[in-house]
Amino acid sequence: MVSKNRTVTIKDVAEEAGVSKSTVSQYLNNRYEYMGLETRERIAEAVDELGYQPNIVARSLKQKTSTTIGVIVANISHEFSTQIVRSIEEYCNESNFHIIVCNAEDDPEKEKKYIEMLRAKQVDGIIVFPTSMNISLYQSLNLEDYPMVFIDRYVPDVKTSSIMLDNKKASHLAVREFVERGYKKIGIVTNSTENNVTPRIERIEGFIEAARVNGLIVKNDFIKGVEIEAIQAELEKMLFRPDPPEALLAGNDLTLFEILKFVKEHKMEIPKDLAVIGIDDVSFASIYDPELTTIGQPTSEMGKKAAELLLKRIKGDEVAFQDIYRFEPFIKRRSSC
Amino acid sequence: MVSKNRTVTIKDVAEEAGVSKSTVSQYLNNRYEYMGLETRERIAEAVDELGYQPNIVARSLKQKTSTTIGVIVANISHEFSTQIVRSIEEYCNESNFHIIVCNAEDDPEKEKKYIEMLRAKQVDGIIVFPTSMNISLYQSLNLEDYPMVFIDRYVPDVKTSSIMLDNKKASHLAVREFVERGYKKIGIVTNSTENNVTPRIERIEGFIEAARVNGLIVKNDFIKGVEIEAIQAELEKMLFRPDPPEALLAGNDLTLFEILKFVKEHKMEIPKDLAVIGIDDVSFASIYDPELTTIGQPTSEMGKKAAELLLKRIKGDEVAFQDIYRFEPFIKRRSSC
DNA sequence: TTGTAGGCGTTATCAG
DNA sequence: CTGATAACGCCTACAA
Repeated sequence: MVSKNRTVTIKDVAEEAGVSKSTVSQYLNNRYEYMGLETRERIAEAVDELGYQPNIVARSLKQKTSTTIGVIVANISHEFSTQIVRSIEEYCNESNFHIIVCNAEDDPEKEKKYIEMLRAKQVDGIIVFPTSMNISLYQSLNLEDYPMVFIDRYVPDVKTSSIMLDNKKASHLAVREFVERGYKKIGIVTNSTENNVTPRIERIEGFIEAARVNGLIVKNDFIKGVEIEAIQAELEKMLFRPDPPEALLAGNDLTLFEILKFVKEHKMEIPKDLAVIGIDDVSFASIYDPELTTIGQPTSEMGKKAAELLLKRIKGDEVAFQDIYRFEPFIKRRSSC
Repeated sequence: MVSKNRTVTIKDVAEEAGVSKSTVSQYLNNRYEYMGLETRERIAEAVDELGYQPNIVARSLKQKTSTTIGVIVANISHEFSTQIVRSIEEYCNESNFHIIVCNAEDDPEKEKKYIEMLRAKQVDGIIVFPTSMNISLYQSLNLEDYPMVFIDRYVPDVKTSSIMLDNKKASHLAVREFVERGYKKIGIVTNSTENNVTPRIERIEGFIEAARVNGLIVKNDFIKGVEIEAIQAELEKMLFRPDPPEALLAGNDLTLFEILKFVKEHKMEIPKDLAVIGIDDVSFASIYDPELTTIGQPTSEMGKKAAELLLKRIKGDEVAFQDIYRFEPFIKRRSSC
């Protein structure tokens, strides 16, 4: 294989093989139905003689498809996000699609810029953890019938398939567990609910609902949705007041982390001084002391489903449109509650 | 802004503004030096009248550059990998580059396939956690002068800039810490060293060296490089023999995980029954009980450096070629040793 | 069964 | 200051 320095194109192959460009193109796209065996061989030879590699950019331009999708993650620092991305990548790889990953950092401006950039790069579709703030942008994408799937979060006024955890159920599972273990004074801590990020809201709603169903009254002070940076202070208020909660549900990995940090710093003991359940089955749950009871999300199924829906839509397979795909959370009973 | 369904091209803008395509192109590329103010305004109007978005694929084809780089991760399940990727993404974003992330799963075939695919997509360069098994492929890329940077691992016969941790130093730090705390019987556990993955080998070498320097004799049985799946069995052998090691260095996050699991299952106490230090400053180190002493890598600097080197090279800025860039590990003294 | 010609959307060159 | 015109590498009618 003589590697010429210049990029070798279809034209070179054609010349080398003594056929025309189109014949080579046919060959490359496996349309050898009407092709002479001999030509076929000559082309094959020329191809690896020259070390020819197709230029996908040129192909994309012509075919208006890039076999690439974009994934815009709201906040990559959640373990959940990387698990989802991994799962999407895995599925795409099987279909020979590539993914471009972008981290919007919960910033609608950044999200918008990324969406525009990805479209400019002609990606065939996008999977978004939506910030919920770019509603008209999402809508205009829909108008154009641009393939898009939401994941983790749901945007009310936008008709786009959304892959979601059954967040209320997640809270229900946790609350029921608390109740079964005899805890009556329970609370929940999540990230800020300000930008109405669906999971947080639904988890809180589910929590309140479940408490009611189980005959518990939850003090408002025991329900906190605040910035990560403010959690320590909130915990201090909540746990050091008279009659504090006995059990706390962490809305996600990051809040769980903050709770554990607090507990540790204040030399409290889990579950004696405070019972804890975390939503998201964090990696260290089973080796933590005590082992952490968690509510897990089926991340791999969720990512796969998102990718599957998107690719099908891209390929034009009619899939029944469904507003929301809810996935079942599962409880991992360990010893923190 | 009337959104036509058809994709709007430079040609449409030109017609709308009553100028030629080339003029529009000039405008779009900020070359208005010689452009009449009035034309400029007309074009600007036309652009958002039509909601024009440039087609980067077409531009790529013409300019032979895609403002995209590929990142091939050897194994995405190490926290380290995702941190590096995040850091690369961050740097690239500032330069308006995008990244395509691929997970080779330590499989040379997959790595090869990805490299070819990325090249076909005309990415401007790649950052690779090399499997070390595709030497001739790496070499041929070098021959073509294709921009590439290695990270985490080093491939002896390939002249490519590599971003590395000073792995020996990492082991030295750990061993010295053990020694200072009075441990004499120490061991190390890493993943399999079979495919001569540099960090693992260097960490073991550094460990042995450091032991010697500190006047310790390390039993061969206390040095293990095995598959993750086999670690539990090895630990059993190592720790339940007469005269077992008092302290263990975990070669990375995954092995640390295995050690902690073992310790937990066998109700051992850290550091009383076994002192532990882990290379990689795992996320839960500070909330674990006991807090975990770790040797951290400056992942964010490392990722940034890799991206910086690659982008500079892509942009044609001459950067002094350097074989290996070594980064300093740091110790986080906590309570597991 | 193979070849010719034209076009995908941009940019670059060079006149005008 | 602006506009033809020709590429970039590939694909696809349609013609031969």
